[in-house]
Amino acid sequence: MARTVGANGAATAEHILDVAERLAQTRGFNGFSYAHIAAEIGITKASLHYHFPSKADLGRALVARYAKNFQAATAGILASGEDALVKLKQYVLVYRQVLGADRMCLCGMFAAEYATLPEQVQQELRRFFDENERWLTGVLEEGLRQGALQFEGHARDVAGLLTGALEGSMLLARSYGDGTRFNASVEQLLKTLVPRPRARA
Amino acid sequence: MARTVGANGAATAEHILDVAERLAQTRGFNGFSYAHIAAEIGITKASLHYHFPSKADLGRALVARYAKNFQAATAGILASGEDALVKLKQYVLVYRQVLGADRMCLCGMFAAEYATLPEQVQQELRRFFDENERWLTGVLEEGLRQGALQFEGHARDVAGLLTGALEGSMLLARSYGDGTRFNASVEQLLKTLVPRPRARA
DNA sequence: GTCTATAGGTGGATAGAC
DNA sequence: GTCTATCCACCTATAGAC
Repeated sequence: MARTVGANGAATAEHILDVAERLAQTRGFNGFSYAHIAAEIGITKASLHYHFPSKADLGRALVARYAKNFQAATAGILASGEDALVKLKQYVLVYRQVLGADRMCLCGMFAAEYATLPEQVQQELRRFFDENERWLTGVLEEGLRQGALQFEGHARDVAGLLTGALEGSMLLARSYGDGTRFNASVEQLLKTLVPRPRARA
Repeated sequence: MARTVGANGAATAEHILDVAERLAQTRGFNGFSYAHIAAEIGITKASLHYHFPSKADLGRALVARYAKNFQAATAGILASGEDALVKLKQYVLVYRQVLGADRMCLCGMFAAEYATLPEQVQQELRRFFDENERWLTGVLEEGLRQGALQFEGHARDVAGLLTGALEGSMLLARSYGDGTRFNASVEQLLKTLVPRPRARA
């Protein structure tokens, strides 16, 4: 609002975020610069500073937009009305698509660099994970009630495990350039949530 | 060998690695510099370059030493003769101690920055994860044979899930400055590997 | 909104004296 | 092995013209 001036005032800012997002997801917050973005867009560094005065501003905007889009996706899944296991698989698919573009989850990436991030970015980051685990906890509890899922212990702890496992599996799969690693880990994890007696192999 | 000259020739190099390791584990490869290390040790940047000519050399040495120490730990666990579940818990404890020092696993950290790493460091990194999953796979297969563990599917896939989940859980726990998050996720995961019928909650 | 120009700092790295 | 001195590339950020 404050800065959206002309007809396409926001368009450039979005373009900047698009490029910066990809760089951040592949190289990390400390692995890209205004110069990288400028070169790719065909604009000067000074112009970037007009849209995002400091890199902290840019980082905060990146996480905020990423979280907003993620939340839109999870809201859509919730509205699908499918059973909890299907919802979970759709949720995993969101991560899988990010990995398919040879990117790491923006927030998992930033979590690694957490200690070096501007405070505003750190706060925005935690909001993302809080929101995700809140959503997952809801789906897990629903699944338990419905009988669509099975697990011991608190739904919140399972949600934490899911988040950690998804982020970690992405991290490793990307290092190996092998998305099937991610698939295998996720399938292994989802097996444990499927409601049937599994005393033996 | 090549560079160990005087009586304490290797001592300084080790000291450098100690400081660099901590910086790398908390700030990432792109989050620390020769200047940081120099200031902390009380030596000049130029002297650091004597021991590690390029940052790529330093990075490779960091991962190599970290992997060596990790392997010594896993070898010790293997030699303990405990059953597979206990071995697994001891393995988790190695990660937990790293987190307890407010550090991320060096290799998980570098995995995030993978795309920006010198090639030699990338190679060394994959060797670490390969070795870890090889070890885990062995313990998992042993546990299945002994009846000390239970899981469906291939041991290698479970090993991949464990590695990913451990790294990811560390990543998130450190962002929250809350080691109990890690504990909760790991306990939740280990539950699924304990050999008793778990059809219901 | 975008540009040129530049400031002020830090990055990794080298030469050469001691 | 460690130092001083220095190089040059790159970083984030700002001033001011258009």
